[in-house]
Amino acid sequence: MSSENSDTRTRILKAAWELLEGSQGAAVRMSDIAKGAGISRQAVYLHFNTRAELLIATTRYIDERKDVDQRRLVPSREAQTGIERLDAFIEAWGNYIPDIYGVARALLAVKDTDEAAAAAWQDRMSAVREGCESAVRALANDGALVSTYTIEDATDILWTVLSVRNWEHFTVDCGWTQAKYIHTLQGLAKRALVA
Amino acid sequence: MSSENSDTRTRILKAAWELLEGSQGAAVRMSDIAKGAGISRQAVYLHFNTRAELLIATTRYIDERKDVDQRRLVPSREAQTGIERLDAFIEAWGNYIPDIYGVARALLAVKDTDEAAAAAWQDRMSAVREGCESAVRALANDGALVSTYTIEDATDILWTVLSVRNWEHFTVDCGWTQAKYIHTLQGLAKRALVA
DNA sequence: TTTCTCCTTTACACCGTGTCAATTGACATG
DNA sequence: CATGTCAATTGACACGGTGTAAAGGAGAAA
Repeated sequence: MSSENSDTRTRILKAAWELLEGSQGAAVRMSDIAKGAGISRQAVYLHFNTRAELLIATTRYIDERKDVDQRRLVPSREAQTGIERLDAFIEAWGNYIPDIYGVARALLAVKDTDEAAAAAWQDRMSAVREGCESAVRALANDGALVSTYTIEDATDILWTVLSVRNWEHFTVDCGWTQAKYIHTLQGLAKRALVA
Repeated sequence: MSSENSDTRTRILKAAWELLEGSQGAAVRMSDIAKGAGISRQAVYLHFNTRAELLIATTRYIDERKDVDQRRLVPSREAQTGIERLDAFIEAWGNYIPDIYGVARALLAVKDTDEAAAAAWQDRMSAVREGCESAVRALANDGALVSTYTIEDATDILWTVLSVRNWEHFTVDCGWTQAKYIHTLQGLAKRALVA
């Protein structure tokens, strides 16, 4: 409520984003964010009631800044075939993950204890699932979807394979570059889903 | 060191296991475990210096109880072909995940803040990776490994696809049964890796 | 000047982890 | 029997991080 667009509010969001982006593994506290925004810790609570709320707002802020909704998750208009749509979707979503990874990490960490955070994450991920589903449907319409799976199951598989945690696993635990991630996952998805 | 096999110690481990198994999402505190073991919270610290240490010991306890090392991760002797080994490995590891999931969840949660927990998890997961690698090598020896990937990359893919987080995603977020998980992942792995 | 808004400072409650000290009860051994 | 040891108990407390509460300051706008 109240002034949704105060300058300070934006500075807090920006600070949160930067800190979450930059802190490799280290926990980012409310006091860190306050310091980053150049205000007192308590002032942060004037704008966000809880840490989870701030994290959620930060994801929205990043989305706005990157205008994800139109450009990223909806398969590109130019894609003619289902396979092209699949490739385009993986590239778009896969290249968005690094942008949100810092916040996503923090959100995933509080998800277990915070109801609102869990809901927010679920909401965003179901948007991704819809992107997966439309890619799968495009394959099916081309008759290119492997007969092994229902549309549901194929969507679940694609959704899981493209999860943030898998991106983390490939890039952190396996040491893959972003380019390798994109290119390999495009190949993997095709092997898995295309007849 | 000292008395590794005190009765109380075992009761603590058992309580921890049960609570972590049973608590759906809810955090399990030291006091909960103490209560479960029928002793005071402080007494737990007589056996385990930190919560992370207790969690790590709990995974070892489960392993002993299920004797994982020989039976589970090493591909079964009966498997003749690489594909049989792959199927056997996925079935063995995949069916072990539910047993360790409770503890794994807790361990993954503290991994970010606790050095020792991170190391312990890494250690266990690299054992899984070795299982993946030997399955991949068995495929390669049969000439059944798809030519797209190096052994390294194929191993990384299998390792990631079979991660605990993916099991969680399939069973919790997608609502798959354990049987469906095993069967579908065997199929998926073959589509991904077999020529 | 008065008032409103935003922020500051200071202080504190709560929770979970981990530490510490004094004490008790059981049991073994001289 | 006296002694020592070991495991556990009770009670208290420090610490770190989140969130709440109250009182006051500084600037803009009426």
